[in-house]
Amino acid sequence: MNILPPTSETELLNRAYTLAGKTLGDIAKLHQKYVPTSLIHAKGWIGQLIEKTLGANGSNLDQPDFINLGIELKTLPVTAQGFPCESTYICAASIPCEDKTWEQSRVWRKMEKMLWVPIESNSEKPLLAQRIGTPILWSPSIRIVTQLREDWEELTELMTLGNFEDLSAHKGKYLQIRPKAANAKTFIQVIDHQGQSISIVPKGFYIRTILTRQIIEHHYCT
DNA sequence: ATTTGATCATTT
DNA sequence: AAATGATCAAAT
Repeated sequence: MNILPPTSETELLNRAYTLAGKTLGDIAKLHQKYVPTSLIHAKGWIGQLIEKTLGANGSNLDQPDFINLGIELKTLPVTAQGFPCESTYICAASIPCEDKTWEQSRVWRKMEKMLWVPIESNSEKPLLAQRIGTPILWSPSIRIVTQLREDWEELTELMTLGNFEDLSAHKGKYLQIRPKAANAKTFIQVIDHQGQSISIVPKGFYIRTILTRQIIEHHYCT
């Protein structure tokens, strides 16, 4: 079953809202999709299921999932109380950074407008019994954009200058840099602060749960 | 071989 | 328990 991309934001939202309250089992049944027994060997399964259901068309391009709408789709695992369980991957960090400014950055292009689909996936609930929450169409407020830009600039500067020893997941209030690779033996060559070529594990930008928690809370309070 | 989708598993 | 560091599969 192939679902055409939504042609407007409204159409996307209407589709998304129909998912609220359904279980992953309900959705998987529609697509007769292969269902893994666990996410250990299928970590992207939920995200791909929701993408397919909503008709995402950005697939493997370095663009938002809904290219024509400029909207990035993210599933977000949350506890029964609505708190995010995990950080959220945004994009790979090219080193050295090719994006000259925050406004041109891949992080910003993906975060300018996002559709969050919460998945209640606490405890040891069976995968197919996990329930989809009310989707949230979100754009960061000025306050959050300012902080994101600050984080991005700090992290990008460290990578640009080659200060990889100072670069760690501890940096950044909302945005952080973490490994993003098949495993810890995957390397890329970069130039360090002394001009030496060194090997490091590829990195990616992630956003912390302190930000996604605000997104959820704000949505339910306004 | 890379980029997408992320969560798993160990450390703090 | 929460955060960091490591890892897995599909699609191209």
